[in-house]
Amino acid sequence: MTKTKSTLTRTVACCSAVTDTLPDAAALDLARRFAALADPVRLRLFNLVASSASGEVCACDLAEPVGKSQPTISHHMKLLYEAGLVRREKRGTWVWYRVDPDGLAALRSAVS
Amino acid sequence: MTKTKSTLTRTVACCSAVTDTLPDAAALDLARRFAALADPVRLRLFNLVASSASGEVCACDLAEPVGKSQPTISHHMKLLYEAGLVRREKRGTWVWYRVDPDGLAALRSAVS
DNA sequence: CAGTTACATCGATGATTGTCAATATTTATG
DNA sequence: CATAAATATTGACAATCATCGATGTAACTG
Repeated sequence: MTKTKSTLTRTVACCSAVTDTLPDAAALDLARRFAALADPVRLRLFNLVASSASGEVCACDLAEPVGKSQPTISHHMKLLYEAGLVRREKRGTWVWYRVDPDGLAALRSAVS
Repeated sequence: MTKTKSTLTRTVACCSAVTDTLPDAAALDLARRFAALADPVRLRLFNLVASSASGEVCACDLAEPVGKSQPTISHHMKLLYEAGLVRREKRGTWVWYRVDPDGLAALRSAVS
């Protein structure tokens, strides 16, 4: 669409047709998932969960490797959880995290 | 690692071993790539470029579909470019964008 | 019940970000 | 060189975010 040159010396449009897939709501939803991994601390936290041999990690083991305070870790894990990237399970006083395969799949399909 | 219960009634550690791959520098780098897609407007812009039939899109065609001002588009495209997700080529007065396959591959491998 | 431990929430603060109007820069055209 | 068009940069502002100390809450222990 858009600007064809007004003179006849240039009939070429500057642009090919622009198809707009990705409705606004979908963009917002996807953006929130990407935003969950758009912070180095959260990326490392997610990596800790994802690369755990047992498939799960206790929240009590997350603060030390990333060097942040407990409230900060709690905040970041909440974002990862709300983005659908991790699942949480409370066992006694502890909270265990594991990767949410559906959330990861959503990201994977977005970059394919 | 970490807190075994001090009494002997509970010898179970709260946590399995936590392996910390993903060095800080790599986390920062990857986070910047994710951040590039962590905004709904940029996500739609990238989608416009990625789903173009000809493989490239003129900057002049980006403002209208996403409904933002020209400086805003320019700013977002710069971020996508600096994140290594799109390539740019200036032809005359126009700037053409196409997907940078390497940047996309980096993201793809991060979620696999 | 009193004490302790793990995690969540609150409130505050400094930093980053998305946005646009105004202006500068680059390129082409007479 | 003067003008016009496309894009980039600047400056400002409101909004969001990452962080932490302090405090709240839930679950276990004796």
